[in-house]
Amino acid sequence: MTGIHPKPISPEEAAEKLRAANLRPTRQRIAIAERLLDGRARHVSAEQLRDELFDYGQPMALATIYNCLHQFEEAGLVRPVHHAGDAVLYDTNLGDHHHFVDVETGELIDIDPGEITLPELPDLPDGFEAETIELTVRLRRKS
Amino acid sequence: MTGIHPKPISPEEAAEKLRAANLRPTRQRIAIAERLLDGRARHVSAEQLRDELFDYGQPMALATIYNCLHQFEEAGLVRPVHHAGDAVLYDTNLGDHHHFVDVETGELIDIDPGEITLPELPDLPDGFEAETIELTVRLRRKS
DNA sequence: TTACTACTTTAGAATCATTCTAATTTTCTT
DNA sequence: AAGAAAATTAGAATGATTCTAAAGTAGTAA
Repeated sequence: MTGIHPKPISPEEAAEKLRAANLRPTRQRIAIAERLLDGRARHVSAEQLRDELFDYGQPMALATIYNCLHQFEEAGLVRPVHHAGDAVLYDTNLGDHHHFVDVETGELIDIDPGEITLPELPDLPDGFEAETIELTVRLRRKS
Repeated sequence: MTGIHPKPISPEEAAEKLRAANLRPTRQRIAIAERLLDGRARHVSAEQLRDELFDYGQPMALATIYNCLHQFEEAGLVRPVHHAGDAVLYDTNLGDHHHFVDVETGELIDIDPGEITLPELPDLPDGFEAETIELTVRLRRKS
């Protein structure tokens, strides 16, 4: 059972998740949590999230969104992916998985974990520990 | 023989390589080629290269460096790596290989190709073809 | 509640990598 | 040597992200 569990989330649930992560359930963080922590696997940039929140009737400063995304990241609620276009995308799928990247658009597509077997970790340089392993397959639309 | 072949390169050789790649051997491109196409495996950012060229007595505009790096990239002389810090690094090692990234500094370290076996390509989404596969192991210095 | 303190949010300025623009210079071809 | 096409350049522009410092809000203790 490594799949995705779509499940809408209420403001109360969102607040609960935030408290569990030691984050004060502010209005802004709740709104973000409602959208990002509902179990759907998504990849959003700060700006995309801002637009989404705006449409949802919860406009907030971009700086706040960056702040929250960083806090969510530190709390392990969300994971940054740096491999796409210019903007960092935040991945709500915390399970072991990897990405296709459309080099044209920067869009990410999850690689089904069953589709790929990760190689063994190579010997690390002395004094380092591995934090994450990311496999990225860059794709180009066939002409 | 997949290793690295350090071999200093003269301006004439650099010009030759440029012509072979269908790039006019201008003073600036020659200076860059001398430094990047000598067979050493390196990872440089545009700014690092600018400083290096400056120190070498060949100062040039940052815009020129970006232009040249893009042309070198299109000509397949150099390969961009987007996984590190903020800046794109240009990799002079064109062979199949992967990277450790020091998450603190953004520095890249090549993973010895013998150290790792790439998994099979997963099934690609329809209408796409794979351009590159990158495996990145993010490292953190042990405390 | 009330008052307090610490934490948050915010607008806007600042930063940093990169790209663009338009003018000048250089290279290649005749 | 002359002209056309390509390259270089300074500096402005862009876009993502971070910073700043002021104003608002949440948790807490009385």
